[in-house]
Parts: sequence; C-alpha cells; structure tokens
Amino acid sequence: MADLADPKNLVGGGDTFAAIVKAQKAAEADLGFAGGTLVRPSISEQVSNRILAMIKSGNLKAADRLPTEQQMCLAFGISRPPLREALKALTLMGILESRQGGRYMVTDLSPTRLVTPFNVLLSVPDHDIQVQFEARAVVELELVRFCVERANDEQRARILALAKDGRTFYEDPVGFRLLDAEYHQAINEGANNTILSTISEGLYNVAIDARRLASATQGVIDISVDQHIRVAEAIGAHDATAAVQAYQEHLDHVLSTTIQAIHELSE
Amino acid sequence: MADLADPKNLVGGGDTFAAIVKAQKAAEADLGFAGGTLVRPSISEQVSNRILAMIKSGNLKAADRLPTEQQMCLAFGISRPPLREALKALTLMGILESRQGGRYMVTDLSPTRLVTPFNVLLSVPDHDIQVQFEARAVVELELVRFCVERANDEQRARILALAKDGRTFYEDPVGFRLLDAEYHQAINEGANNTILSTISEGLYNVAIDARRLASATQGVIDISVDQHIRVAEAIGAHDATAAVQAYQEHLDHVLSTTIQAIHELSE
DNA sequence: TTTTGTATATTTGTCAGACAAAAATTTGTT
DNA sequence: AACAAATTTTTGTCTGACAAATATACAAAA
Repeated sequence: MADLADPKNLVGGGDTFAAIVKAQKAAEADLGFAGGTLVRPSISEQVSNRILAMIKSGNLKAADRLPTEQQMCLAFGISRPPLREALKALTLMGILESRQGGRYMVTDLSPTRLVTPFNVLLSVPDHDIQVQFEARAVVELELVRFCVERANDEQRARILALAKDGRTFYEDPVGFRLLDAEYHQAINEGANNTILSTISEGLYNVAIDARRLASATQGVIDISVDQHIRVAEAIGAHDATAAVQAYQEHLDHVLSTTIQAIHELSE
Repeated sequence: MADLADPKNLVGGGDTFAAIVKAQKAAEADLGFAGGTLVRPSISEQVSNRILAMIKSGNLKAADRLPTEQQMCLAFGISRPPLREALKALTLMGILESRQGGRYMVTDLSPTRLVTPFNVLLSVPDHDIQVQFEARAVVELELVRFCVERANDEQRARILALAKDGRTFYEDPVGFRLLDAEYHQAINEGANNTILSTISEGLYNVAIDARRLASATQGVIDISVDQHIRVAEAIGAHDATAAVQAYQEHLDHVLSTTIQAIHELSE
C-alpha cells in the first residue's frame, strides 16, 4: 500500500496533492460554498474545478504527473466514479491525458489544444453557405495577409511546394483534399495566430462535405491548384496585395463550385 | 420497463437515438477505426465524440432531451460508468446539462456557455492576450464594417441608445459590463453574419475575467463609453472608415487596460 | 558494467449491483 | 377540473471486482 504522505508519490516538489486539496476545502468553507447557489454542483464538477484551480494557481504545471486515482480519491474524500468523471472531462478538454496502466498527466497546455472547442461552436448552427463563405473570407484573407508579413523562408517554401504538389492530384479528388487541408494549414502556421487558425480550421471542416462533392467535379481541381500556386508565389514574394487578391479569387471559385455541387445534388 | 424502440422515449422526431448510434458504428467500421491508431481511445472518449458528432450533424439540437442513461447504455452497448464519464465530460464543457432525477439535455449551445470552461486557462500569458486581441480585431472590425453597410435605422438607433446609456454606469462596473455585452451584441446583429457574431461573442467571453478587473479601474469606463458613442455615431452616419477607426481605438484601449489588470493581479 | 528479457506489481479501463436523492409521473381527493 | 399526496422513474454516489496495459524490479547474458 502506497503511503499518501510520502512526497515521492505526489505532485511537484513542494506541497502534496492532499495538502493542496485540504487548503482548497478550507477556502471553500470560508466562502460559504453551498450558501446561495441554486443548484448544488455535482462532485465531479467540484473536483474538476479544483484541479483546474490547481493548474491556474501553478500548483499543477504542464507535463506534471498526477497521483493515482486511489490517492486522489483519498485526498478528495470521494469514490472512484465521480473522480473519474472529472478526470475524463478534463481529458476531453485537452487538459489531462491518460493511458491505461500509466498515470494521468497534465498536457503541454498549448493554446492550439485548448482553443480546439471553438470548432464545436462553429459547427453547431445550420448557417447558409453565403454567410459561411463571408466568414471564411474575413478570417482567411487576414490569415493570408499575416502570413505574407510573418512567415519565414522555410514556411514560404513549404507552402509553395504543397501548392505545386497539387498537380499530382488532377485525377485524385481524395488525395487532393488531403493535400488541400495541409496547404491551408501551412498558411495558417505562417500567419502565427493560433486562435484565427483554429477558427479557420473549424470553418474549413464545416464545409468539408460539400467540398467533397465539388472536388469530384471535372476541372475543379485544376483551377484550385493554379490558384494555390498563385497565392503561394505571392506569399513567397512578400506581396500582400497579390496574395489576398489571388486568395479571394480562390474563395470565389470554391464558393461557386460548392453551390453548384449542392444544386446538382438536390436534383 | 421503457421500450427503446418507442420513438416517444427518444430524441427528435425522425431517427431514434439507437438508430443513429448504429449508423455511426457502421461508419466507423468502414474507416477501420482501430486500424493504424497508436493509442486506442477509451470508450468514454468514443462516446463523447459520437454525441458531439450527433450535435454537429444536427441529429441532436439545442434543448433536446437525451434518452435515459439505461437506454444509452443499451444503444452504445456499454456499461454506466464510461457512459457517465462521457456525459459528464460534455456537461463540464457546457454542451449538456443534467439534474438529479431529471434527464440529460443539450444546452442552448451559446458561445458564452461553451467558452466559459476554457477562459481560465487562455487568459494567462501576455502573448496569448495579443493573439486574442488580434483575432478580435480581425473579426470585430469586419463586423463593424458590415454593420455600417447593413444595419437598418432601428438597429442604428438602438446601438446609439445603448452607447449613450453607458453614461449611467460611470460608477457601476457590473452594470456597465452587462450593457457593454448588449452593445456589442447589437452591433453583431446589425452586421447580419451569424457565424462571425458567434466567433466574436466567443472571443469576447474568453477575456471576461480580466475585463471584470479592468472595468473596475477608475476612468476605464468613461473612456469606453466615449468610444462606444463615437462608433455608434459613425454607424448612424453610414461612415465605415470613421466607425472602424473608432472601434480600433476602442480595442486598443481595452487591450492596454486588460494587460494592466492582469499585471496588477499577478503582483 | 551494461544490456536485455522476464516476472511481478501497479494502475487505469470496464463491468455489475446497490442505495440515496431528486424529479417526473401517476393516483386520489376535493 | 384542480390540487395534493403517493409512487415510480432517473440521476448521483458508493462498493467491489476483474481485465488489460503499463511500469518496475530483478535476474541472466553479453
């Protein structure tokens, strides 16, 4: 039986996990936690909030190993199911990760990981195509502009290479879509704004079904590849105006072919 | 004993929950789900993703009631603990809600709700704040521009009225924040792009903690109210350039006071 | 001494059953 | 028909158990 008081089994070098939990419990008592609230938060909610608080306060840092479930059950004074519900919730949020047989760990807490739920936001409501592409234009044109300003030579080279690779996929819609996603991702990376990149990715994925249809149409890929190359070359030449204009044309093309694909589908 | 095949007990008017699950299972089999992946996702993760997929695809809509846990266990072919871990994870993310004795329901899926669990972690380092405000600038400046083009007279009048109402709250930070949210929402409505509005609302709420602090500082509200009015007047005059410029100044002001608030907090 | 393979112990993942507490439903009464 | 009480349903939590994967310790070989 492992000893909970043994610092070796616990988090960090300073306070033990159990000590932190005890302090939190005292703080909550001071605030009159159950005082005026309408709905009593479930144990799992309380626990995940406590763990989040530990991360926020620095008691838990990126890549820290958590105590075992058994130890945490003891520390929180609860049983396994609600504890696991809390841990799983944080896992889904990208804050913790776990492997069977191993232990729970705090992730790297990178913005990319934490911003991902934005995608849920975008894919929920059923917006019409026009609104979708307008939003894409706003976000992606700015990403292209940022990319022209900020990308390093290596990133520019990669974008151009990916654009030119598109020629290989004139007859392979599936392969092209994979490359297309990679190409747009490369631009996003060059733009160096994780939040806008995530939003762009989300919008891209919302439209992916319609895209699948459109890219199967004869001639659509050829034009897209040309436009990709033109954008990439403008980025390589640090020419923001040309890049934005070329990208705008690309978006227009994608919009019109997408609408056409949808119409053909509904006939 | 409730009958799982009875549509009354299940979601939506069309397919049953069980039918949706069955279709998902088939789709996964086609992709060779367990084929090349390095770590097998746990059951709870799979279930979370399935439910999320139902929401994204429209099979589950806001305010829909889910089947009982027992029925979902049957539908997914799993036991209660991992199912509950999945449900709780989605609950903590603001996607589902539950009450003891009642049933699980899909929330309204509002940006505020979905973003809240994450704002704690995103508002810490300085460079993240910069990225955040850069994203806000891209989205919100365009919303202002759209608003100048598209808002009807009634909407313009409302925006101006809300801006001027701000004068009432020079000494009331809490009241001002509520008004502020309403003001920005009014602009978003005038811009008439639901997706960009959703994004804007999400970004607005990410920084809400820091905003709370900043707006308590003496003089911050006064300046914001002035800027709000200037933006509103430009919108009323159909002057896009002036509106965008005024809004840019507002964003700069909010950014600097937010950063200051964060620094004061960490001392 | 270092490395490697194996056996053991630990830890998470999943299941089953049970009871309490709250809500929803039904029933009985006015 | 409307209201109140009793019953059923449903979620929240606990306990115990076993399987599966990992981490660890140890012994054997290079």
